[in-house]
Amino acid sequence: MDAAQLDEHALVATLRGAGHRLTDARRAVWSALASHGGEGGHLSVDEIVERTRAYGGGVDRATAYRVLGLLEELGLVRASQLDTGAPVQWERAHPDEHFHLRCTLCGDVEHHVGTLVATVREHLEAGHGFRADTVELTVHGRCAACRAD
Amino acid sequence: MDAAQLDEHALVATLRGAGHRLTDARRAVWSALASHGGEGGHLSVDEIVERTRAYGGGVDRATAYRVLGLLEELGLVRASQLDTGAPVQWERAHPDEHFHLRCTLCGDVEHHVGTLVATVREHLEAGHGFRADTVELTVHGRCAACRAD
DNA sequence: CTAGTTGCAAATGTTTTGCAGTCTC
DNA sequence: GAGACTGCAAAACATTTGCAACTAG
Repeated sequence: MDAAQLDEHALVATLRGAGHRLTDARRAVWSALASHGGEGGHLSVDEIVERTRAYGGGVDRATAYRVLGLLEELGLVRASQLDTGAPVQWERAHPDEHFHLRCTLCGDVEHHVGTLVATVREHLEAGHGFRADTVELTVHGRCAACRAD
Repeated sequence: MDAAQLDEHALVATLRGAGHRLTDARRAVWSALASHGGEGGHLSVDEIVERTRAYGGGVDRATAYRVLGLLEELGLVRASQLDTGAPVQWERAHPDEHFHLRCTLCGDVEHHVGTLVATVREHLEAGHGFRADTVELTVHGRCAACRAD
């Protein structure tokens, strides 16, 4: 079983488990979001539609929105507003909590995996009575490469 | 000198310092964002326009966008996308770093002032070579009041 | 077969832009 | 008075929705 099949297995299992169907459009959107073979795993809806065309029969933009909404509900993908005003960016959900480092010069978005998000969550739970569901943390600044300039 | 005058002084000084003019529209937008006398200091552009009407000659929506863009550049105000898809919310810039706790049930947005944001900044600077300019942290969850239900 | 899905097109809502008139400095 | 600003109207975008045709189970 290769990576593509493993990928699809997660998709099928989750969809079926929630009583949804497996369709070409859903497969295509899910493939488009594969991190390997791509630039970085952060794609706008338009970029996702673009990629589905490469895989044969492309997916309509409206459908892409609907599919992404569903996959988000199922916890398979995650949306981030990396920049105010810019279209939302999508990525596959990741079991490791992470946040985004966005370089304002080169535009590169890096994933930073660490305990910080968990720390925030615990801090709020313990000291503030706030039950954190999702933690959205984006840091805008200059990456190591761009600082050198 | 009362609070309103102090408010306006900061506006005038910053505008002039950067070679910009003081106009009714800018004064009106700035007043609308005053935290005292308001619900919480998070206003959408439409709410800001709404408030300027109360102060006499209202400001046009397009102008409000332009003014807010300028004041953001000057560091006087700050934009937050509290909810994906919802209009951007504006508030006066705050010298104390803080982040937002948004309750998904009652919609309330709380400001949380603390050292967490500074911690993130230092962590990245020291260990990662990333120079953090702005840290955007929004936590979605349930506030203490709504948890009780 | 039947209900869940899709594509297309049109609607919605936010933010931006062009331009002529206005007002600050 | 000159150029920065504003209001108005129209444009540009992202996202959502209505509906008839399609298809997975």
